[in-house]
Formats: sequence, structure tokens, C-alpha cells
Amino acid sequence: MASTAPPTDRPPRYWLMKSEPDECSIDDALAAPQHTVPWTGVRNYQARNFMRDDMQVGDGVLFYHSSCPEPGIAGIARVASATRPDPTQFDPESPYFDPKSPTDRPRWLLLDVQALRKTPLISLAELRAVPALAEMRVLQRGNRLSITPVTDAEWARILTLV
DNA sequence: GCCAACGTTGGC
DNA sequence: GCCAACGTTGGC
Repeated sequence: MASTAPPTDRPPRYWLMKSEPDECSIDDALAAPQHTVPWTGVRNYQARNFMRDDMQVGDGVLFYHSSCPEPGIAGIARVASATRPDPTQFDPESPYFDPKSPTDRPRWLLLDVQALRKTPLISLAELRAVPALAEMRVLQRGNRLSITPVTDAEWARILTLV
């Protein structure tokens, strides 16, 4: 039977994904065809494994702007594909080129992210001011992961802020 | 530009 | 497998 349902029937999970707005902002993603962009450039094994093992089509995404004048949550998105090899790892012209990645066994993956809407920016300071979000991964000291899980409760609380 | 935190690399 | 050196991230 044909279906547009996600590949499994598990409930959606939620994620926060960091993007430098100079490279791909929420506006860039919304301007892309189908509002969808390939999430290139993940070069951390833990983040890769989240994509490969835990993220599924339909999962919710907090689109986070990092390394910019106003870091924070800038929009809502969804996971829009399964993983596939990230072509930039094989492109010597790309800043994400990885000469150690074997072409027959690509080390790095990406998936598509579909932007759903832009939100008023929720700054780090605003996030930190919400007691219910105190345990959020992205707010923990020294956190550098570009993809982090978001709990159901954190997701629901953030949606009340946007 | 600073610097704390963390991941990766590579010699042993 | 240890661990020091190094590179990167990312807020400030």
C-alpha cells in the first residue's frame, strides 16, 4: 500500500541543528526549492551517528543560528530524508573536504532538512532564562555538538516561546 | 580576538 | 591503550 507515512511508526523525536547563518540561514532554507537543504558539513562522529541511527523523516528540528552576532533558535524545521553520503567530503575545493574519507566507504553523511517556518529569534539568554530548559544540551557548558537531541518537554516548551 | 572546552591525532 | 599536542568550535 502506498503511503506518505514516515518509515517507522515510532513517535517523532526532536533535534536541535546548528547552522552558521553566513552559510545557511533559516531564510536561505525557506528560499530553497521545497524549503529543503542538504545538511552538509557534519564532521563529528557523534553528530553523524545521530543522523544515521536516530533521526527519521518527520522528526522535528530547531533551526539554530551559531557563530553569528545573534546566536539562537531561528526557525522550525523537519527531517526530510534518510542519510546519504555528503558529497562535499570528496570535493577538494570544499572547506569540508576530507582526504581521509574512502570513496567506496564514505565517512560522512548528510540528510535533508525542510524549513517549516521562521520564528522570532530566541536568543541564548532567553533560553537560559527558562528554568524548564536548564538541562537542554545546547545550553550545557562546553557543548559543541552541532546536532543534539531535544526532549519532548523541551520541544513543547520552546514552541510556547515562538 | 580571546579563550575554555572538547575531539582528534599520533608517538610511544 | 595512554596521553600530550594540536586544531576546532563558538560564545563573548
